[in-house]
Amino acid sequence: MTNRVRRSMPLLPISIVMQLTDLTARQIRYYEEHELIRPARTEGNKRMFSLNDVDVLLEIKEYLDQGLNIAGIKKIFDMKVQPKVEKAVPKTISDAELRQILREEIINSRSSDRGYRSSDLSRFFH
DNA sequence: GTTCTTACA
DNA sequence: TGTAAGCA
Repeated sequence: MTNRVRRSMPLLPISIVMQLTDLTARQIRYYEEHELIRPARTEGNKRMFSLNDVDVLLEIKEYLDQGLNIAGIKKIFDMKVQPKVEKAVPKTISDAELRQILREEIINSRSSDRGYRSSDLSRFFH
């Protein structure tokens, strides 16, 4: 089983997620309404959250602390799904430049999994 | 007892 | 965002 699958498995009830994130049930449901998370449902219509959902909620909380609103957070999340591709690569690049580009790609792919340094994009959406 | 939806402040 | 009502 891949780690991606593990992180996507709906295992946690809302009560546990509340403790893990310090968010209220009201907030967690609100963010779901705005499609920031997509928790699964049990047969009884109970929400079941994955570790991925928890990570997203923790990130949302960080942006909230920085004064971002839902609209701003949505924009940031959308940008992560569809990263900007305007940086044209020169026909010839040095080894140093190549390493720099690859390093950035690694960092980007990391942050779209989880764990962020949320001090970069947030300042554009205050 | 816990969670869900809806609605109001 | 908090809270309350009425269900499941």
